[in-house]
Amino acid sequence: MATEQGTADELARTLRDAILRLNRRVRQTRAVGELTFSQLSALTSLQLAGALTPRELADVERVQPPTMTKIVGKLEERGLVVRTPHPTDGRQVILAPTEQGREMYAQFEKVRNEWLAEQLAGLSDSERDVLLRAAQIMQQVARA
Amino acid sequence: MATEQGTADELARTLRDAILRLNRRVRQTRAVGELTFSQLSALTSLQLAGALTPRELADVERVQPPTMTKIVGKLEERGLVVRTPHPTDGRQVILAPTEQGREMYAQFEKVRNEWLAEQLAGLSDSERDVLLRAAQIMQQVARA
DNA sequence: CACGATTCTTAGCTTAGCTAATAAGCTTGG
DNA sequence: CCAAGCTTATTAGCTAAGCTAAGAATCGTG
Repeated sequence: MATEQGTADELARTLRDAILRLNRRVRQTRAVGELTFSQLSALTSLQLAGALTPRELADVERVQPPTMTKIVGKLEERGLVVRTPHPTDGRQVILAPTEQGREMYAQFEKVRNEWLAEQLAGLSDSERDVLLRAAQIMQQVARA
Repeated sequence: MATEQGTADELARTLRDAILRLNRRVRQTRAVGELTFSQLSALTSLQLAGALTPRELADVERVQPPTMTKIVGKLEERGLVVRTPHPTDGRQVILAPTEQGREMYAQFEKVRNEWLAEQLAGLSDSERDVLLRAAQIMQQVARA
């Protein structure tokens, strides 16, 4: 429909701009030594799932397998994740957070969240509600 | 307030996740030869403003000056932007889109928008409304 | 059991972003 | 009026994120 398409076009522009800028802004809040955005996201997914293969994790994170190899490599270097052989399938590998990974996760995640949470705390209830609903819609769109 | 802080924390997590994934997803829609996300955004800002110095453009884009030097370099290579000396201040440079830049902008922008616009067109009016309002709030937060 | 498919990794590339350092030009205080 | 200090832009050099192509190992199946 012409109207809906027009609105959708406009909205797409605005939304792209908004997520580009907010992404940049949030990334800037990372202190040296902290986990990056992508590393933290991968670790989060592993925490939630308990354990995943690289392929599964790549799918969840919407990234190609070689990209995930790199990200997991960084996490492994820091002792936050372990690779163990798959019990029956020799090709596969099981990725799981270590005890240290679980511990560090909580604190890193908190620090990483701080700046944005502060900004959001300064908004009104209804603004936060809009953001929450929008976030859910965006996650759903990203899955498509 | 405890409640607001709690909600803000939760929301911050969800929102970070949503923009990370949507950003990745949208970036994936780029065909080879097209302008990147960042290049397109810089070109857009130049179009809107007419002309800007690198410093001004970097500020608008929320990026450090050397980063902008690179992005503008790519645009200049492709003949989409010109650098001209500042009339009175010898240190500064004026960046402006070329005629070709203005022409290509429209078409690239359209293509780049397509995938997301399609997804958004499939949503309901009220969902689009939520996203629009959220985008405005996010832009405002990103400015902080 | 050989061949095709799957899984993971390696290699090699581009882009995005940063800080530190440089070069040039501007501005101002003595 | 000029030296000292600020501002602007760029360069150099780094890390990280992402991709594709290609490899090695393993699995499953005809």
